[in-house]
Amino acid sequence: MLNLEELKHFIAFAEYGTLSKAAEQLHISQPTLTRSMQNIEMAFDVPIFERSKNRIWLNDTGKLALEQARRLLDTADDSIKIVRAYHKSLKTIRIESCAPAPLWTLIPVLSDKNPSMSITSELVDMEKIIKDTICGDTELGIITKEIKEEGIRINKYCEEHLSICLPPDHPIVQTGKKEVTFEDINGYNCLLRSEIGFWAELCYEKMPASRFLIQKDNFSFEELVRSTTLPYFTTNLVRYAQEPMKAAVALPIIDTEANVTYYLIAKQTSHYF
Amino acid sequence: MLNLEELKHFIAFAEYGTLSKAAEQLHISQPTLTRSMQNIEMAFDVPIFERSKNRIWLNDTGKLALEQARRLLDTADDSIKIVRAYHKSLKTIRIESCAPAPLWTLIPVLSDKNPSMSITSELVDMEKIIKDTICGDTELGIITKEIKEEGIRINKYCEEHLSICLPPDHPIVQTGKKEVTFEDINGYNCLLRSEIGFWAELCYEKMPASRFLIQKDNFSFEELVRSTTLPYFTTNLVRYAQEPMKAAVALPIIDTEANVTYYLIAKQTSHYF
DNA sequence: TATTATTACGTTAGGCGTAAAGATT
DNA sequence: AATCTTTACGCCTAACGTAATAATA
Repeated sequence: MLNLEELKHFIAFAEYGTLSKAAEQLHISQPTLTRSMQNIEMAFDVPIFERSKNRIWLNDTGKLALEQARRLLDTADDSIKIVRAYHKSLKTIRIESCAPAPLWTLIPVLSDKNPSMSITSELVDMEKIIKDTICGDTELGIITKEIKEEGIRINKYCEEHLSICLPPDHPIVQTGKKEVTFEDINGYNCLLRSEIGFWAELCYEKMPASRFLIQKDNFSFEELVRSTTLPYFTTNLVRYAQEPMKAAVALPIIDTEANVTYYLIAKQTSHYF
Repeated sequence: MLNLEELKHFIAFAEYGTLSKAAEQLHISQPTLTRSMQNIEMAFDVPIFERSKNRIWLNDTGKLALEQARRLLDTADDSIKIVRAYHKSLKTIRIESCAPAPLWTLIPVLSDKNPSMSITSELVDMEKIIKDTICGDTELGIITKEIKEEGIRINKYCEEHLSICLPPDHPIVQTGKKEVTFEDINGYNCLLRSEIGFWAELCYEKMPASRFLIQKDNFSFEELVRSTTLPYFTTNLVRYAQEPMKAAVALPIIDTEANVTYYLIAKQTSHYF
């Protein structure tokens, strides 16, 4: 019967050309390799080596055996990887959300309740979230509308309300308004964080006359927020690492699209909520 | 590192449900199986079993591991079969002939000259023989025409001359003819051996008015030859196990198609002739 | 002479089976 | 009580490394 360890020796021999070099590389003795080669030849039960008194090399059959050895070790590696990946997937709670804010509270709660599980999250559009939740490609979904679907449970999770932050001397603030619409602020260029899910699409759609300065990392964003007078967005769920420009005035945006309710969805059989 | 022997144990356990039963089937002790399962679990490095104090069973990951174990053992088996088959093919002289007679002398000579080789032969139509010889699917070919082909050597091997055997009181014999044409004998039903290569096609073509009583095995054929008065064919190369009906008269068939020369063909690099 | 494969040989680690323990049905 | 898994333990095989051998380039 073939032995995977010996097959590794076999491959090493084929790579390094002599038993001596292979033995050195494998940190084992030469006689051990001699025996491995003999055992492999016995397992295949056909001659795979040519030998002279102090030289050994592969014959044509041996070259084929080498291919097979490589294939076999590869599939062995694959097998282990597949099993480990599956195990990991069983130990992972996947979350797909249409916006980041709900994750800020959800992930800590989940990891607290399920200390043995690891958690992965991804920002995804709502159609895909629903589809993936139904087909089991994600354990949890977070969306902004109520749905009714066979085998899917749904729960209200939280609300998020968008505001725009403006410097005190901004024309809109000067008017004394306490709340605004997208229409009011359309045309003003704004700072915008990336990785904000559906909010980005919404801004593009509702403020076609504005340009947005996208900041990829949080740090740059917060730095800019403190050092410029550009408008930027915040919500009731946002907590900044450091307080933003104190003087800024946050005006709620009253469009319905700027005030969303998040819903958790999962398979009926799920026990994560 | 996975061990194929232990994977067999693993599969046996999965098949028989308990370590005890598997141990019994494998003719090893139960503790050995316990250890095998532990080693496999260590090799995969993820939990694949559920255990109670006196019960052990596969979890979901284990079921996947089982699939992988089966796959791995299958490919190991395959590998060995592939290597052995290749070795065997290196030790085999393949012959494709358009007729059986040349093989009767060729095979003994070849196996005498190449005692370590085994020989396989097959009756095949000439087009395929030529094609297979060129592409290396056969080591030797036997055909009835001279060909010129790059990289192919060709040698005259022997001749075969067809005769028809008739009972003494047969009308054709009564005419005193010493030789015949296919036309002369067309219409008479004849005994015909199967496995005679191109001869069969020739008979059908040249004697469309005759019907042929095909005999699959040699013994039946020779029995019939001795006990009936039906015409049958013979050639200069045919040697019957027992003498046929003594009184039968063999009349040579003079058509050119009934008198063939066999040629051996092989790759130029071949050393079999 | 240096390199290399193989054989010989002594030691040791590890694998197997028996026996025992612990637990379940 | 019977069945089953796991642990403990002792034996013994077999695998490994060292050293020696033999041959080649």
